Amino acid sequence: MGIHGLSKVIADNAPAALKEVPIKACFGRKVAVDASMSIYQFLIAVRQQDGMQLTNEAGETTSHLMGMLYRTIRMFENGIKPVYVFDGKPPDMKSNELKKRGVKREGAEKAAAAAEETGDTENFDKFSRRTVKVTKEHNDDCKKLLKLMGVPYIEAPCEAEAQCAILAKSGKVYAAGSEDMDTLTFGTPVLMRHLTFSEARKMPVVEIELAKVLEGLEMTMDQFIDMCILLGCDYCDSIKGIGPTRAVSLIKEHKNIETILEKLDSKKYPAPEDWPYQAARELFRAPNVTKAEELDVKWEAPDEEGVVAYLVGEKGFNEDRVRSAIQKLIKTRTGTTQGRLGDYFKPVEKPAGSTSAAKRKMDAKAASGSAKKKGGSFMKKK
DNA sequence: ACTCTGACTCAAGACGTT
DNA sequence: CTAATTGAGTCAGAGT
DNA sequence: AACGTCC
Repeated sequence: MGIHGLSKVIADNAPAALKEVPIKACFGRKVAVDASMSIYQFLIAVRQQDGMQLTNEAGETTSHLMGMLYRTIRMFENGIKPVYVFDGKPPDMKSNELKKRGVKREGAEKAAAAAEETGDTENFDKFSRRTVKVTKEHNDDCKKLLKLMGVPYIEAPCEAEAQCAILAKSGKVYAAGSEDMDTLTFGTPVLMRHLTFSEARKMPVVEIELAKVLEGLEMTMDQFIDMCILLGCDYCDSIKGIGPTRAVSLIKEHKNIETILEKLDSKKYPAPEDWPYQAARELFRAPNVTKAEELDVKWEAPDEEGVVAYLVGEKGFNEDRVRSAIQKLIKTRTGTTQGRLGDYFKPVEKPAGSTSAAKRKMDAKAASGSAKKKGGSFMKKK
């Protein structure tokens, strides 16, 4: 669920933090993208008339490869260099939430099966989209494709959004490219929204700058995190009767959840029983991520024959289409060699209070010269 | 009058040709 | 048994 | 821009 209503809170209280950016101005940007989320969207959206996903002759789904291939190339054509971040194990705190979602999906699965039986394509289409899950195979397919395309990816130990935030914080990338607002709660200095369908549709890219969010809300990062917990996050319940308006004013007045619990009338607004807000807070402050210094993020030359062998040979793609797509990739790649605009970006000033990782900050500049680090390729780490 | 809940809805990609 | 979106929007109804 | 198609 991300953070419930956070985008509206920001729009209302810190409008200066939102900036519409023409896609052209994004040229040269490196961006961290949540791969599992992208795959999920492709599996839902890339379908044919009857509501079935695209498949090869063996019946293996190809919708996600389709989407990943063309979207990635489109980004490159705009000078945007993505690094994909794959989810690891969800934190234990999320299991309650996930269980609830599982129950919902069972209902949708039954409904989809029933609709398929009776040939009700309309309802089959509707319900089958709610039964989509991203499997290990989907993830592995995409990793294989990305590797062949020369596009880096990272396997996060836990939440991809948290890993994206760390990459942006460290300066390895300019921003996290996501629709998920809790990337901000994880501390990304810049969040780029509507990045994916900005060119295809007429929607502009929207950049959200964390420092300006805090400025507009008049909060420290720690206060912001507590506010996000009050708004409602994936890790624990929130206090009934406290919505966006009261959450903002309570944090402004009392500064943290402990004080709010002291001062708040617990008859009117009882806190959830055994409320693990402190553990949730800790997940946001110090999420389980791989340190940016340990990650080598490099864009390499695509292996055209490898991509053709995989997509055409194994997955039944049209060879002409694939080759011309790869040609686009090669062309834009040689054109942009070292993205320029991104290098002028200065990391946003670090908000007060955060516990870990205070030292790096200057490595955005420092990293440009040196490129050694561990093992040859970009993946690794788990 | 304002605020919040909860139940509900919807939409979700990209290419190439026309 | 290896998967568990999300955001945005509307509405009525109730609590403050 | 709309549309059929991609696999």
